[in-house]
Amino acid sequence: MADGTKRQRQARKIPEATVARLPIYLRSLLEAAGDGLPTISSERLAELSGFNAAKVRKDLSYLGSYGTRGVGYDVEYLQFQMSRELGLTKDWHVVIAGLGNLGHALANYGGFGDRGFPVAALVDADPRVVGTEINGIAVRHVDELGDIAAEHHIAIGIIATPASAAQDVADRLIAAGVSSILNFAPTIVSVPPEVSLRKVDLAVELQILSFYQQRRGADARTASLPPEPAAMPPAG
Amino acid sequence: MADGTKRQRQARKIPEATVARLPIYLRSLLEAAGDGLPTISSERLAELSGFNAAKVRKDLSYLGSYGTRGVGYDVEYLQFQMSRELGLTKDWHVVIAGLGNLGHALANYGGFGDRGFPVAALVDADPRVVGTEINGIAVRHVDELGDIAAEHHIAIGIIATPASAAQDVADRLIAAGVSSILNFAPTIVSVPPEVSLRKVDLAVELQILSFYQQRRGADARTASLPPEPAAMPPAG
DNA sequence: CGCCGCTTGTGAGCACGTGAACAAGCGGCG
DNA sequence: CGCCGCTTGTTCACGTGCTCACAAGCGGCG
Repeated sequence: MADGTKRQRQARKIPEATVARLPIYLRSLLEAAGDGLPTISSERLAELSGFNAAKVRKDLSYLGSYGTRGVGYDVEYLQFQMSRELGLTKDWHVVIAGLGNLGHALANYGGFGDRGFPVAALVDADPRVVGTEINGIAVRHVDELGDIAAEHHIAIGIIATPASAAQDVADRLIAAGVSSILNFAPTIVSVPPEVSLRKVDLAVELQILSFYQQRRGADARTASLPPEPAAMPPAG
Repeated sequence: MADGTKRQRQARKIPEATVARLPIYLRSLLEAAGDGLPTISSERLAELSGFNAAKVRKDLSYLGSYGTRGVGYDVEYLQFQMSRELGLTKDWHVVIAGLGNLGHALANYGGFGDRGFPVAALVDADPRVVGTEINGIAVRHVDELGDIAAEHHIAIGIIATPASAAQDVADRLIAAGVSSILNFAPTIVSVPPEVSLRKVDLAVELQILSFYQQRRGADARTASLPPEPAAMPPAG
């Protein structure tokens, strides 16, 4: 690269599809580091992460030229650069809203804190849940979200409420200054463009699997009853 | 309209991106049906599902010409056709492998059975967990997977084990005849091409959010005040 | 019975993501 | 000190997915 001043610039635009793969690469690098490897080739990294080598190289090139031709990528250094790019050099405090089955499990799940996303607060609207303690954290009322966000520098909100409450909770989170939301509720949540929103719907995942299973010719052994594919005219 | 060989629904190849949206449309249709609407336009359906009208129309066109110009789509009929295409006219029995925090929550989560995916069996490798009962279902040992799958016509396996056990469990599931797998373990799982695999990694989702939060100019020393809206986040 | 407004279904153009192929460049070896 | 094997970074071609725009077609109305 001839222009030297561009190095510090974060102006590179990284494609969304690549961003979604970076955490996988990072996880694979951790694995490689655990095995004590000093460097790793794109091909090996592709194996570990489940993609192909060309894609790996192209993705990594968006971060910068951190590899050495003929050798590979320095595991520790690439790990550091990728963590920095992903914003993982600091902890992001998380609030979980809604403590039904799923929210409860998420609150108990240690995997978040381990990976740099400590659960700093829990909120719910149900007075029977407010005041209880989960994994050492007291559940507070959702009305206190503003105070809670200020106290704990909350960056990310996780919505694990029923669908009917999701939009309201999202609005409250945003009002409290939260600008990244992970939505587990099975409903559409609208947010202003400056807020990042990702959604995870477990039932949707199963339905997608169901589609492909259906297509695989699942009429082999009729488990319960043979589905008659009726062909009616629309709105007869 | 000269119909000819129009009944060839299996021959249509539906793009993967469209398949991933079908469950969302279906959910939106349920909502519309709940409101008592007899028909729905692509524009209204787009609002409910969070996409745009053109995409909705093109997606629905892959299922067939089920709309009426000048009127819209018959809600009930489209709902039926879409359910059939997604294979939701029958129940798909699910086994959950691994009953730590997440698996436990999934087993207690009623949302699966409600949407046509009853949890038929639970397995774990830990002898302290085997024999306990969750939500009325006894936990059996993972070694019994073959018998269990035969007994219950298991179609879908959910992996909620630690990462280290995921591949082994996947292999056992496949050996038992399961051909659709939903993997929650934070690791790569390899499956033969005739098996469908989808993965959900909660920490990865948070890391993706972290990336965009980082990019938004997160010199978050001034966290009490709302941050300046910088452009370029992905919403949706 | 013909016209008109409304909505679908689809074809074309465009943006994005993917995969293959290859020149550039680094380290090691004789 | 020059050659050679190895791996990156990049370029190019392709396929997929998305958006736009509009003709086709349906129902209602005068």
